[in-house]
Amino acid sequence: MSRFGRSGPPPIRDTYSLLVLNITFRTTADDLFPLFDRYGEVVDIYIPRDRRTGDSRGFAFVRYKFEDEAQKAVDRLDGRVVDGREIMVQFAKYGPNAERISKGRILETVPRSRGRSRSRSPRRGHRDDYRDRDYRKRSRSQSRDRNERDRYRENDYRRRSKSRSYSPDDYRRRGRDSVSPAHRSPSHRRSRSYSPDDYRRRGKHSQSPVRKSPSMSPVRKSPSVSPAKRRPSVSPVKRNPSVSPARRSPSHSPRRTPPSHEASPVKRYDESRPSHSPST
DNA sequence: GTTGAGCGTT
Repeated sequence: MSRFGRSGPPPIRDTYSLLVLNITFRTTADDLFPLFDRYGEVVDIYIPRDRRTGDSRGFAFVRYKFEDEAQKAVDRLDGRVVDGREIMVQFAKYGPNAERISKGRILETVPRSRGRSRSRSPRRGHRDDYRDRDYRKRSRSQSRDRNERDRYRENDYRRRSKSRSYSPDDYRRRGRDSVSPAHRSPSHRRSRSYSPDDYRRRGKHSQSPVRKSPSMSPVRKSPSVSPAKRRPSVSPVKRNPSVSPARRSPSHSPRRTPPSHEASPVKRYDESRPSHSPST
């Protein structure tokens, strides 16, 4: 639901949707708006979210009012590093230009370059490689399997339910008063859709939320342990063959498949006698 | 606190 005033979402047939991919999961429409608005008139920004977690799926839809502006945004913002991630901006297959869009590119826009439209952008060459593959056929997320979410369900998951407890006006009040971009909480996600008007009414002076989370600095990593401190996996006193690993964890070894003749200490037997007699 | 291909709405 696009809270575009009270008129609802703008007609897609009159807007040009851009698909923004590879954005961070924490990137919101507020971060994308000042980026896309500078290249044209952004009508609406929509970021699909997970219906369970409510988090961004990693891509967004930016609608422009004009095609040339959208095209310019694609050429300018495509490949741009946002929040540390290189985003991919391309025309969405959904919309008025869907019939002219092929893998995010307009076919009729380059009639003279139609024969060589393949290599018009040198900076997006390596990406087209894996995109032409069948990666798109597989599931969106392999890590988050549908079976796993059954155990999570909405039981002890994030209290996303209370997201609907607050009124949009209530968020808006404290949104421009004491809200901080660093305090981004799931509950602060006001709506699934975004309207540029909301961004303007909150004041564009807040367009400097460069520092979202101080602890999210990529250079915050520091070695806490030394490799020299690592001790051997087993103690020297436990190396006794009498204490087999099977004793410690009888059922911990999934691939425990004794052939029934290999468990014997035949090793010393091999050392006891020469592997092969050089003498006649 | 996490993940990373992919086309959208209470």
